[in-house]
Amino acid sequence: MNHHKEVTIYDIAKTLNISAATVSRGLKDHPAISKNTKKRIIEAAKAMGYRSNTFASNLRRQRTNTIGIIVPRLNSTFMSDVIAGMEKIVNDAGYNLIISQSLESVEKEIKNAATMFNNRVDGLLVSLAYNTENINHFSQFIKKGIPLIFFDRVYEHPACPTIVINNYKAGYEITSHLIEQGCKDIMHISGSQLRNVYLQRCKGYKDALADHGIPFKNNNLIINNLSATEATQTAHQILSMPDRPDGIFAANDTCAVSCMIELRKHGVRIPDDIAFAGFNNDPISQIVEPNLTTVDYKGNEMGAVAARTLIGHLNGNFDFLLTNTLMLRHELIIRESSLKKEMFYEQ
Amino acid sequence: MNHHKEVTIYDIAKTLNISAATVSRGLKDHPAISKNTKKRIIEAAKAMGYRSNTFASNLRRQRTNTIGIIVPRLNSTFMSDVIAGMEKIVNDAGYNLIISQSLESVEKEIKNAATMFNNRVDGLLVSLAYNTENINHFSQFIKKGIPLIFFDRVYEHPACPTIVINNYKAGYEITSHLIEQGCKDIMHISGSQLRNVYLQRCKGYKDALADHGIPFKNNNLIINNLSATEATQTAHQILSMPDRPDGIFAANDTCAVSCMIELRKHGVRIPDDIAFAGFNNDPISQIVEPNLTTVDYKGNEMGAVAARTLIGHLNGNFDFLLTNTLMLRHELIIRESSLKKEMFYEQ
DNA sequence: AGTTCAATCGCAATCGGTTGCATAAAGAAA
DNA sequence: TTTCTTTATGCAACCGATTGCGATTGAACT
Repeated sequence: MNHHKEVTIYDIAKTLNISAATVSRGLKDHPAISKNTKKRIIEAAKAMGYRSNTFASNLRRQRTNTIGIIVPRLNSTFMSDVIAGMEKIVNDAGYNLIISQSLESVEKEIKNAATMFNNRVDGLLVSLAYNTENINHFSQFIKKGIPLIFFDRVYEHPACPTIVINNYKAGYEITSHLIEQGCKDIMHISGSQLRNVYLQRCKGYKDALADHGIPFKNNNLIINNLSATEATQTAHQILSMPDRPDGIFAANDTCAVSCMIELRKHGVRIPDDIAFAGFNNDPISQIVEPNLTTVDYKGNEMGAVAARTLIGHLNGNFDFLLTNTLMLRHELIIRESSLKKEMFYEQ
Repeated sequence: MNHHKEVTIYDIAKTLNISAATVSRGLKDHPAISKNTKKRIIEAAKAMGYRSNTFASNLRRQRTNTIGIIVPRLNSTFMSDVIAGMEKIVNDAGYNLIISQSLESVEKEIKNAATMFNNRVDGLLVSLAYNTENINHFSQFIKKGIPLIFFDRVYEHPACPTIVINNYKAGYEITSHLIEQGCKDIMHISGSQLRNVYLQRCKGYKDALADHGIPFKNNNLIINNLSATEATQTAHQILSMPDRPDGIFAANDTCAVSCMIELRKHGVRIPDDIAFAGFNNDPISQIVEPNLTTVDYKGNEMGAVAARTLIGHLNGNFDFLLTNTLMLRHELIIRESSLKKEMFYEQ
């Protein structure tokens, strides 16, 4: 029952008594085909229920019209937005999308890259897994001249444009905010320093301390995987500290929230004893009590920009090589978890 | 720089002085090729950096080896798990995946379906958008005999297997639980009754009431889109009711949480004044205070089962036609938001 | 009438695997 | 040695769209 035969350009050609070449050109709006013939072709195609065979076309043109995406996870509002943003641009440009998640593991990332390569994607958009140390698994793309663009969790490589926010500045701002609120002993919970996002936020944190004359203490920098589980462990670590910090800046909201909740369970008052700040503006940041101060940035935009850059390249627009890094804006969102001073009220 | 020419089976054939047909068969582990020749072919292929051209293969075999997925959104732990589950099965079976989100809109769902159709997916896995009323946009697949499987948010059609949980039973159980906790006036917040998941949970709710001798009140059934925004509005609606309910069962956690938070802001005590229950076991259900009673079910499993069913069909295994509906297990997770009785303590 | 030129359109090769059928080689049975 | 099977491999025709190049046609121009 599966084999209703598809109509091809040859069928259309036969019906109209013209050649398949003309049909092909007509369908593609080729200038050498007369207005009238084009109309007849298009009408016949519709009437006969023709649909182009992508594979024949791809085979002949040596292009797949497909773009690959590899992300750590799909289950965040942020990533979902990123992908929605990419989808729109990419579809409008007539490309298709293959999406896969590395689930934060290099091994899976390598497999995914191989799959993408074998599927001959025309270009690749990547946000790196937690523990990826090098991009050897992507070198096959670079060697073949297949455009590779990193976003958010990027890797600096002369051949690869990157789309990011100013993580350094955001880290600096949020730390400065905590200092302004009166914190003098601020802890930072960060993730793998292999990832630019965490490394830069951490640098911003350190520089903000320095610029405000606060010495950096090694004990105040904790690196974990930023999961809820490890955040809870970190909370216990903090509880057992002789002098607890009076402010905590966690590199993502999941970590901030779980840590904060655990501390509260053990009698720590937020923000009075410890002020809190996270990163990402996840929905949970507005649900947890007290609401979490955080940094917001637009996934939709980042996805759209990344996709546009890639498609620009595929169309032979090499401008972006000059601007190797595209930096998008972010916004500090101040909520109760960090408001120690009574003077700040919103009506 | 893009045009390092690819090595083909013809290149391998020439190198080994055999025919391309033999190379093709050797690579596919065809039984008619001798052990020795196979080894030589595989080694040569690796040495020469050969990669199969999917398009040539697809064109000839009239199959794409691609499976399409259409979901409402990607940004939930549940959907992310579902897709991870599908990915594993599907990759292991040698298929590729095209994923797209309808963003809860029929229009986008229709577009996505068209894209999938034009890409000639071998099969399709679908969870319907919020307001989809019919599946005309999928009839093209059914007509062509392309297997179509619905999961979670399904549509009953003789040609389409469905993968679900027992939403009716879950709704019944959670309502019964609220009743056992002493609730006598239970409200249910549900979503579009076009979607089985909400309709069935609602039926379970009604039947549980009836079986416990509690009359159903029309005012106690509220239908909204289950978003945070509308949940907050619903909260205000509840605040203005002359007799407020003493228990609320919301059809998802997002709605339950937002509604609960808004009520608390206005002095409603949870669970004492109003007991709360949600659905899905989202991460927020463990973050909100008090922790939310909810229903858990495994996305990974659902994804894997759906994918396995589809691939079974593609391989000509028609068994599943007998079992048109596959029902997976779920679990009631009781937390503080619904524990009115003091007798329940966990150490 | 003879030429020129632009507008249209067709021929046929090509992209790289796949597969039914024929063939060849090697071993088994007679 | 002859004949019948197996076992391995090659031939060549696909799959359907694309495109360089050449052919045709009719109109415009000398």
